[in-house]
Amino acid sequence: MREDDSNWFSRWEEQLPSPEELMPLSQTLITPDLAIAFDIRNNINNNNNNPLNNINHSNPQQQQQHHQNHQNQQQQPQPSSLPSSTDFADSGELGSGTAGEEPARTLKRPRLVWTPQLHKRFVDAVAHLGIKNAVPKTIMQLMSVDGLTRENVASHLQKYRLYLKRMQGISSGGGGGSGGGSGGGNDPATDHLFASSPVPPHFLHPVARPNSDHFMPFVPVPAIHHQQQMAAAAAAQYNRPVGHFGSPPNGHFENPFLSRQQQHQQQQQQQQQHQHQNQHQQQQLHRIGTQIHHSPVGGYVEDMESANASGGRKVLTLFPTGDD
DNA sequence: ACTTAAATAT
DNA sequence: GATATTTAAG
Repeated sequence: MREDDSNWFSRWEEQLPSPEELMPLSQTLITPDLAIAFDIRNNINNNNNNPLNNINHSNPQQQQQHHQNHQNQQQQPQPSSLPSSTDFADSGELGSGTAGEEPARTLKRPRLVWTPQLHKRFVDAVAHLGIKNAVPKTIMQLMSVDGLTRENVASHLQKYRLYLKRMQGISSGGGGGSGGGSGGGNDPATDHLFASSPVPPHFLHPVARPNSDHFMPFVPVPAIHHQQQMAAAAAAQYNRPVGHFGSPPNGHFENPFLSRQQQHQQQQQQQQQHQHQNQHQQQQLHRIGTQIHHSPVGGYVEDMESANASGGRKVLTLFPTGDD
């Protein structure tokens, strides 16, 4: 026994497989399917299919495209060219994935881009809820934007609070103190998005009266009934990225972001109890504008697409999954 | 489930 | 390099 031990110990190396026999490190030990199923990605930033709703993918089609030139309509508004609704037509493969792989079951959703419209809705939601109740979950629900997650909202809320804080500081000025701040003045430069929609007054100064501030024009957008068309269309193909941002800080764009339409009204909402001021609710779909930002230059475009089709994980538009 | 902080992508 | 968004941690 002892002999053996010393022997194998001295020769242990001989039994090792040769480098050629080893599986390359670069090769994944996980099959693509598994990877997909478990949401494992080799590269965190590429390959995102557009599984869900309306979010864009950053660079889904080809990794080689380092310079993603906007193929079809870019930021340049071309009235005569294409209506925003018909644009998703020519791109060959839709977001089904990288090179036609498995359906996106559980994929990481593409980065959400907060467009002015989206932010607007966000602000409205917060305004209606009141800062007190304005927590990610409720905000998200109120926004009713398909594809929007709680974390998306939470994250944005965080930033927004910071923004408000800064605003307060400079606006009020007095007080106390903390002067610090980066430079006086609210240079929208850093707050492009936030500047795009007016900050409700009561945001800055806490109102003494708790619930009398919810009288703003918020349109819940109950829903539409004909989104089947769009869903189908989207299902067929969706992908229109891009845009840029540097647009006028004050300019309000009317953009389509999709708000989720619940056909069966709200069954889970609890905060909408007092929301009886529905004016004329237009039956228009709002789509979340999500685009990828590649181009450093300004200009932004929003695209519309929906993805509650196959592969999408959440389809609330047509088929209430009951999760919300 | 909310907030805050760090990581990462753009 | 800075910023926007995501991911992790308290």
